[in-house]
Amino acid sequence: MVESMENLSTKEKITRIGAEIIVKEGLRKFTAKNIADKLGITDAAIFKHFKSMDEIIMDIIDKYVSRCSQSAIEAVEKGTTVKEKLELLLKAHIDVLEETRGAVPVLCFELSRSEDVAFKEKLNNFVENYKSKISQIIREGQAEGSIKEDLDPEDVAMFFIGSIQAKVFAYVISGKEGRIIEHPDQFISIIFNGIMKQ
Amino acid sequence: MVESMENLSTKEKITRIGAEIIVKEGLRKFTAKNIADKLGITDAAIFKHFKSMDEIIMDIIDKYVSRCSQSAIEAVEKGTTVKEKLELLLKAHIDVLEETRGAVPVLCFELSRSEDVAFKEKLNNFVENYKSKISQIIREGQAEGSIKEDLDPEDVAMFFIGSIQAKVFAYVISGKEGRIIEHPDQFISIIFNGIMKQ
DNA sequence: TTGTAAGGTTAGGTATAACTAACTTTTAGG
DNA sequence: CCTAAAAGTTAGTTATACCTAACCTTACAA
Repeated sequence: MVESMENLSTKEKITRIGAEIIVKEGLRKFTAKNIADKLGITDAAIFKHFKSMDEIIMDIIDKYVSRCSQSAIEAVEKGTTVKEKLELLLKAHIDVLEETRGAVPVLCFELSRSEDVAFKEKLNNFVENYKSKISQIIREGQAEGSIKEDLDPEDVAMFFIGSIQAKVFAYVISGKEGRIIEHPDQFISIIFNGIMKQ
Repeated sequence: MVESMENLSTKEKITRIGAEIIVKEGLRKFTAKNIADKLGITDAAIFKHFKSMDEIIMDIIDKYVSRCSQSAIEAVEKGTTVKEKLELLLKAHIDVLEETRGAVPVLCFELSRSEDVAFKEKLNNFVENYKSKISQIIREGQAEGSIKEDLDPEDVAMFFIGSIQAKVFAYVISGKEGRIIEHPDQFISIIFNGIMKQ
């Protein structure tokens, strides 16, 4: 199911197979038995590694969020122009997205309406934090005149996040293997053309 | 929960409340008991109107798909320029989207990986059909020189669908009430700027 | 060698969802 | 007003998910 997993701990295998299931089969198939079957153990053994199924999901999200936030900080530091900052940020995000097989955007969508406060808070914090980082760069771009002034920075930020979400959606429904965003440069270019001046 | 439902049949109420639950609470809360509770009846009564829970979902999808496809045909007939055709098509899609509270894009996402062949087929047919309609207009635009030639029409079509998906995503995670796409004209304009020449 | 901890196992408890059967109530048409 | 169908009820059955308890097995450190 997931390539080169032999040398991983069972705990790590559980999170990876779990993420793969969420993307390929949906949350409703994210069950202890399904994971256990793919691992060749019993469902009860899962609970030797995690207290609950929710803890597995938390683990998957935490890894993504921390890596994504870290890359965003680095992009803002390294980029010299507004365009470059946004490019670096998007590219880093795409890298993390590919590595985690798109599991977190799927979870974002499917768990955002969960009554579970812990999930909601974690995901909302991530989206808000990420949104504020992007809209700050957008405002900078509007001040220097490279980005259209009539656009609402928050809307543009959501357009960025939404566009990545849309790519994951397209990937998920295509059922294809391989990369989620096949042509990152073309993707970034379409997004930019929508918001940059002339 | 849903405004002005008093004069509707129980069957219609079930599909409307069902759609509302899918969007606001997620598929995992789409249960006979949840719907029944909100309607003030028992779960067993649901099965007087529908053979199964899946049949309710089918009903929701069917209505959306047929109305969306119909509007697409009308948009192509009525629009004189390529830009106008795309505008009419998007506006009609947005109208249907608002009326159905965004349930179908959510279902598209959550059911696309279902092992259920009937769902998969219905949703894939819709996406493929819609995609081919849009990419045909895009090709027309590229021929007349109004749309960038270097863009792949199918990619652009998926960008359209994905952007609507993204708006539903933003709506869903915001937890807000009201319209899914608050500024349709600004939304359509961002999309167009990304693909039109200069 | 022996005891302990990690990581398995089987069996089962509890909750909940889908759906059904048998019954009652409501409603609308003749 | 009567009756039959529609639409509700209660009280299940069945299946499945999460999780626990009690029990094995093996590795390895004292």
